[in-house]
Amino acid sequence: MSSGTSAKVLSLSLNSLKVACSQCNLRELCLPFGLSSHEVHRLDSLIETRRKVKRGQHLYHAGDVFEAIYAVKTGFFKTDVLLEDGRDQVTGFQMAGELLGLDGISGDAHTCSAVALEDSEVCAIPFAELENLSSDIPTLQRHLHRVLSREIVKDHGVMMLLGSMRAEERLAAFLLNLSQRFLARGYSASEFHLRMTREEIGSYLGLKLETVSRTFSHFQDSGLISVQQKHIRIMNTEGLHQLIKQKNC
Amino acid sequence: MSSGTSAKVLSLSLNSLKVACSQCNLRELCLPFGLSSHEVHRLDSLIETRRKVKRGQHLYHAGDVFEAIYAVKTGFFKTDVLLEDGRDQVTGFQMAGELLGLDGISGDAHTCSAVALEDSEVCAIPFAELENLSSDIPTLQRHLHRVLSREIVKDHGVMMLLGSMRAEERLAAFLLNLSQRFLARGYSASEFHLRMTREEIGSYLGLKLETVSRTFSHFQDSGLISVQQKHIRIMNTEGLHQLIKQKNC
DNA sequence: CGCAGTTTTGATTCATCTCAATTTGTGTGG
DNA sequence: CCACACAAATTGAGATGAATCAAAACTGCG
Repeated sequence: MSSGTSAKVLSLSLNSLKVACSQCNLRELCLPFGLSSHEVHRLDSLIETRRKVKRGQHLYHAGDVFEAIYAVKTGFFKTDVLLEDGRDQVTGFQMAGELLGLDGISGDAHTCSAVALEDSEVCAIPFAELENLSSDIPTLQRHLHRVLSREIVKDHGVMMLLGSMRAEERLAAFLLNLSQRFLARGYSASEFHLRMTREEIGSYLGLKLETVSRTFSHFQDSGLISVQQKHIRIMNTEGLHQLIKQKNC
Repeated sequence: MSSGTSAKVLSLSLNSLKVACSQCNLRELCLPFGLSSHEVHRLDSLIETRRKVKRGQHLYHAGDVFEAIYAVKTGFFKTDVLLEDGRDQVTGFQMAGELLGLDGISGDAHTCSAVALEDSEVCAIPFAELENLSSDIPTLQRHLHRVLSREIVKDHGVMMLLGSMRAEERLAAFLLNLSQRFLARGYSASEFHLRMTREEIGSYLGLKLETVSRTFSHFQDSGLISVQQKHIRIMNTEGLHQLIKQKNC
């Protein structure tokens, strides 16, 4: 009995070093979604490294050799692309259970940079091995394709937002999107902490930081939200929704 | 000899009805890229239908059940998403050798609509069967992943454009992009016919049609291009490039 | 406690949108 | 084959939302 227990402790501690999708509370959000327990264990064996990334540090830079995609285990990231002339733009924010680096698959290098906005941990998933495994496990293959496609759909949503919405609509859509993602992770949908600066929000939404700040103040005056620096409380979700839905004049 | 010839004629005519990637002059641009001739023949067997789509007709609508992706064989398409409030936005233009419908993989339905901007032909590729085949053919699997990822990278480019470029820069980038894609297909890079209206260009670029028209006129006055309705001639490619590269003041 | 980075707020400017009129092109039917 | 009607494109004048420039207030970190 006691030897059994110590063996279990040992195996648990090894697992926690090695990472284990099968033990991960994000498995319903992340790559293992829909896999049988046997299949998840095969996925486990792929993932050799869990990597800690301190706030402000890069997980990878644009131009780095692409070898793996990353699943956010804890923390919060942004990805951004850099133009030749120095302009850069945030292309997305990633939280627990979301994947990073999918853009790198198309070539041999990452096309954007990933930066941790708070101390974070990721699981590195070597992509060549993931491809091999997904040939064997149809469910995994199917899921990988869905994940890639979902990224495309998400980007279309952002294009929509950037191309045809006004500042207020963009910010409302942004807040509602964050809210939903927090909810899906078991956090409050109505009260949360922004990990990014006004400038990063603006970059993502195609607005200047002053416009973001002004729009927040405006929302607060209208009683839609309450803002205190990075702390956001949504007071009227429906109101935010209506802001977006209402016909552009 | 004569019976051999007639057999060949028969097989060719069947192939042209059935479509054949192995015979297609787009195979270097399209899905068969990188496959051995044996593998291309296996891909052939997947593709049962070639479908003609008249100008103005839909290939599929947002909400249609997703069963296949489509490769453009000839012609020109646009894809667009529709918002609840009636606003819609063009998410892309597709020409020969490019794939349509990748956004549908994420769910069971297409998330955007595809419309032919001129009389066109597509090859329908049943996606479930493509997945099966790609489990068997690593090169095909790899290529499919690259295609999906390339779509993500392309969308990031559009997000960049919508989020941080001015009207002139957007239109210059658009023209240079079209120019390159025509060149890759053996057409002139400097002279081509726009298949889409100013309104569709504007929708794609997040601009109003009047702004597109004005910017075209402006480019013409600067000697960068010559415009006559839908006919475009690029006079100064480098000038267009510099327009984009120059720092946003 | 002080300093640097972040955020807020105000005044002004500018790019793009909006509204409107005109021209040009295209397709259809007599 | 031409004329008519409709769609698309051009151009102008004025309105407006967001950017820019600038200054002050707040926050959190060392």
